[in-house]
Amino acid sequence: MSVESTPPAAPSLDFIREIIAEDLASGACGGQVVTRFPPEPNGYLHLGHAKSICLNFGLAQEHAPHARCHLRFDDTNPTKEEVEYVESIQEDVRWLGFDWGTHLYYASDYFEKLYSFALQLIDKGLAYVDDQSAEEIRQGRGTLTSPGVASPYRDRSPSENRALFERMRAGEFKEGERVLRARIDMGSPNMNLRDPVLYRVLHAHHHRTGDAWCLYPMYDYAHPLSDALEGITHSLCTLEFEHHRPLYDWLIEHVDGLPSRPKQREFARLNLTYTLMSKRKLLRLVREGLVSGWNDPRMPTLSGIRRRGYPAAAVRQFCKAIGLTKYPSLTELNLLEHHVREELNRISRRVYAVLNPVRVVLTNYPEGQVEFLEIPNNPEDEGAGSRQVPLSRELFIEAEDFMQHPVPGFHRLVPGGEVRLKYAFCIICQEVITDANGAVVELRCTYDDATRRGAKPVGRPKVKGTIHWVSAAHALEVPVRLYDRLFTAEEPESAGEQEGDFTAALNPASLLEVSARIEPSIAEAAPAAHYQFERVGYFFTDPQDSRPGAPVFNRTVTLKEGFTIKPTAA
RNA sequence: UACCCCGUGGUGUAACGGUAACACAGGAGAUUUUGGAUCUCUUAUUCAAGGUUCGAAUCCUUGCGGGGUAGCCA
Repeated sequence: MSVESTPPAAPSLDFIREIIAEDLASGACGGQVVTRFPPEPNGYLHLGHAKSICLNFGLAQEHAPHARCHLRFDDTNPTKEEVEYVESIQEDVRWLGFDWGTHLYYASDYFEKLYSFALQLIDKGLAYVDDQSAEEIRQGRGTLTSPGVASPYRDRSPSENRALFERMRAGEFKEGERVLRARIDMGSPNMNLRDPVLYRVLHAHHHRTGDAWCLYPMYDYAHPLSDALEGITHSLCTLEFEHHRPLYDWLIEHVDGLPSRPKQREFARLNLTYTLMSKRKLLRLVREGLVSGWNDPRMPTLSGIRRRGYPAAAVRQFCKAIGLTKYPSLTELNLLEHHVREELNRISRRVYAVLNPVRVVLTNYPEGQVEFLEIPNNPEDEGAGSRQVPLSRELFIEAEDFMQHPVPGFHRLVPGGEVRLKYAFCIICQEVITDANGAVVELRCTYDDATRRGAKPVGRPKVKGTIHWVSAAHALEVPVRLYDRLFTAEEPESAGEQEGDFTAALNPASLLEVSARIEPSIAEAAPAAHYQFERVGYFFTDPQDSRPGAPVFNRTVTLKEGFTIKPTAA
């Protein structure tokens, strides 16, 4: 017996998912959801692509088993594309956690079909070969406020066009001598409809088709037809293609014999504060050596953030959190960092590392004695187990954990004051030794055996601070790279407005290399492992530069900071 | 200044003609062997003006603001 129950609160759908739900309900897409992620292999994928990947592959997962997502390389411009990029793109999509199964395609696979479709348009009088130069075509196109004028070649006969187009394919023309144009409307307020170029001659070697072609289709022509050939139901792209949609539809409408009629929809691209999301500009950072490469941990590329230690799950969560709209938003970096910390807090082993050491001598601790303390690996995760950490008479603590002249609110070590060494005992600073310049070089302290194991003897003032430490004799020295945001400006693209150069906003302190004193258990660290340096931040063993027994650490993100010493205003 | 798209707390989103809510960020407190985490509480929102309606963030008009578009790039 079925009982009428209150309908479960429908999860709110974004506008794309709403459209898909409607299409599914009306049967407009044949009960299937087929999407595609169509990068051009001309660079590395970045966080903006992650948004698109999560959308397209996510949709396929949500509608399984009546759905799939294709990975298609939009390789119609051989002058910019390389196999290096097609390989990195596949690696990045997989890393993000998605799988295209057998559905790997290349627009270049369709060159022959696309060519025959062009012949068809020519025969219908819907396309013509234009002999004008690029400059003449540009002039003829008109401007945003004035209509274009027809090319003198616009009314060539289909047979003449066909013969010319065949000769273009045969290699009889130099680059720029002839193009194929759609015959639409030179007076259209939409520039894309003013007889857009469909094919151009390019005597270039293609990374897949080699020298088989010297005639290459334009994106606007190849994309809708490739979508149709693959049976894509929903072709999702970013807002700047909005004005291309009428052309997309025009081609689907006028080419006969297409197996499906895909629909293009547009959403806003991702913008993030303190970074760039333009392949062209990222390429410039790489080319000019402003970063170490596409996978520099400061880069917003997927290979960069992966090397920095951002977990794929955090990126997926972030993509879910930012939503999907047509509003050209600017998302705060700290939302991404929030998801990174949330994930890392769950999975990271804790470890003690001192980045900026000050020597502490425990004057009442027996010389030569070493003890091992059992310390949990992750208090958030019982199953993570524990480790033995050596403790001895001489230690290092963080220089920032001691203040000779403390400011109000400082809870850590001060002259004559007491602080807890985490998982060890409390110490009192008895003497401060400084060098000739007054810099603190050593703290002579006494420890209190009654405060072991977190004990708080009654009747004593409360110890507010707990700090991390390492045994001086046992600590390892490891290279640590402290990464910070690449740019100092929220919107680096508009920051260098005067000079018109985003490099003006580069953060000079985006990378600081230091040598850290770290507990010896770290010698076993695997490459590509996440750690939390307690009270400092999350760190990742660099997959490229770490060696067995000799890890190199990248700071993924700092811990959220509570107390900060405010610079005292004069 | 032609056409298209978009305007909801500081930021990003939800509310689909019927009580403006969630997350991040900010603030306060509790708790804590990480000034982390966790848990409470809290500050703050419909671009503007008209109109339709019993009722408008939602529909209409105008204005204002933001974004996009004039590659033989994608």
